Amino acid sequence: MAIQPAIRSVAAQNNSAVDRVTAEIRRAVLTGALPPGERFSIRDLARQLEVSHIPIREALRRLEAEGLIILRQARSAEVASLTVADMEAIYRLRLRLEPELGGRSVALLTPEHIAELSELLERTGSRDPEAAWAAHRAFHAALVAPAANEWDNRILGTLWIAAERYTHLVFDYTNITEDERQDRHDRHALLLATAGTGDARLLEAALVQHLVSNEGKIRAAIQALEATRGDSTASAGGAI
Amino acid sequence: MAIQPAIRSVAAQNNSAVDRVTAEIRRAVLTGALPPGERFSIRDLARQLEVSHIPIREALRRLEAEGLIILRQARSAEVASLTVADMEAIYRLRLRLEPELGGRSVALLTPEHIAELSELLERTGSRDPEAAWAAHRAFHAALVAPAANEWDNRILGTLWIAAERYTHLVFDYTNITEDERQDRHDRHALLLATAGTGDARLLEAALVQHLVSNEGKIRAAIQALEATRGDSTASAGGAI
DNA sequence: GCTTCAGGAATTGTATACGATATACTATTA
DNA sequence: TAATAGTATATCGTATACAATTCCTGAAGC
Repeated sequence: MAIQPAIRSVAAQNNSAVDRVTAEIRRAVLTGALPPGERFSIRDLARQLEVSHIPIREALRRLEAEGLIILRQARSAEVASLTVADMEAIYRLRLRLEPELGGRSVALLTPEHIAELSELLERTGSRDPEAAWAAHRAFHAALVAPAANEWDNRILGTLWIAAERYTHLVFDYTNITEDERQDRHDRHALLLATAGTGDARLLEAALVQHLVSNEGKIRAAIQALEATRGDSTASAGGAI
Repeated sequence: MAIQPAIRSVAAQNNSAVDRVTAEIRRAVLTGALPPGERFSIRDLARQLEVSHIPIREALRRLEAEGLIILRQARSAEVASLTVADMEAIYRLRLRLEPELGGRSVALLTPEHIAELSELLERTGSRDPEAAWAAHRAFHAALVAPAANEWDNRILGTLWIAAERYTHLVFDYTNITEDERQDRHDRHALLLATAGTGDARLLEAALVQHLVSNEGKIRAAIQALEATRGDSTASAGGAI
């Protein structure tokens, strides 16, 4: 399983190797380049990313805290599996936090915020899948940013990353029809428009609907996946 | 600033050095042996804990993800400061998640759960401060455990740790009057009794009140601290 | 044919060593 | 006297090297 270094990584370069490889491995897990349940050698990964295994280990500790990687004593590192139960847990938490926070943000939104949201929305349609995903992440973050504090960002950030693994199952920017692209754009444009009304309750409701709808799509996709490959592999705790 | 190895660490021994030093450093931060805002040398810490700096760095990456430690490129590691804003953010999130989860747990509580909660409640009064704190943590965890999934535990666990730094400001098991000890016991006994009624709404309300009350006590304690030491040091972002 | 056990190969976990970077102090100049 | 530049020191970040544990393969026994 080779992880090809992303071109984007040049832009996202922080100074330290730990930061770079953290971003690199996280991206690999999100896109599925490192598939769910996969076990991999830390040394191999170090060779591929052209660093020693020390920064890799540090990066994996962070990703372990994010729930993406499982590390056990003297065993190969493991990519956390995807399960329906896991997905439901993540969305339940997002539903509990994100709409309420979005609602509180509405009153604090400045024209600058709206402008930024518009720009991010457009960049969501970028040719470069990586840029499109980044814009999508930033859009949701910007929607709650005015009311969000450091802890909100820490907790929701973790949930967004965890959720994105599942979103990748149902939405593939590299292989997408124009209708799908348009639908996705419209759904987010609706959130932006709702935010612009200044009605907190309205955005709350819109975010709830957005999340519930996404969760439903993901559940359907997972069940379809399980059906196509039979019950044999799915038996292990519902992992896909 | 010397961190004295806890006797307890023998009991909490996991195999790996990373696990051991993670627990050790976390304990030092929670108790204030490593004070808020303190900058410390990773190498010094390594010498004190009698390991190399490699497992220390990995442990710090985890604690960084928990919001306890701040790591910046080529700088000394730093203990995250305590601020009123930070505390409020943590309690807001707990209030958003914990009562609702507790409410859902009520219907799932078995007699075994109740028995465990009773035992933990008693152990909260242990002579050993470390054991008392562990029991307190376990009590709150057990109160929501029946309905909690892995992600709930991950998120709430982080918030509990973060909150405990503030709780230590207002409650010191090593230096406590009998009245304070009794009051604390009663307040948790009330939660247990409420859970026993089987009324979800009642426990929700009790948990809300518990958290709001604690937050108020902590806020008062912080303001008292700031008052005693004057405004000079408190000016830096409200850090204490 | 299936399970159990043993030995070797591979992988992980930690320590030591070295190079890179930020901070602090001192000397110099305006 | 205050500000600034330069140097010196301390600390971090990464690579290499070695010990401990796990995993896999193969053979023997039931």
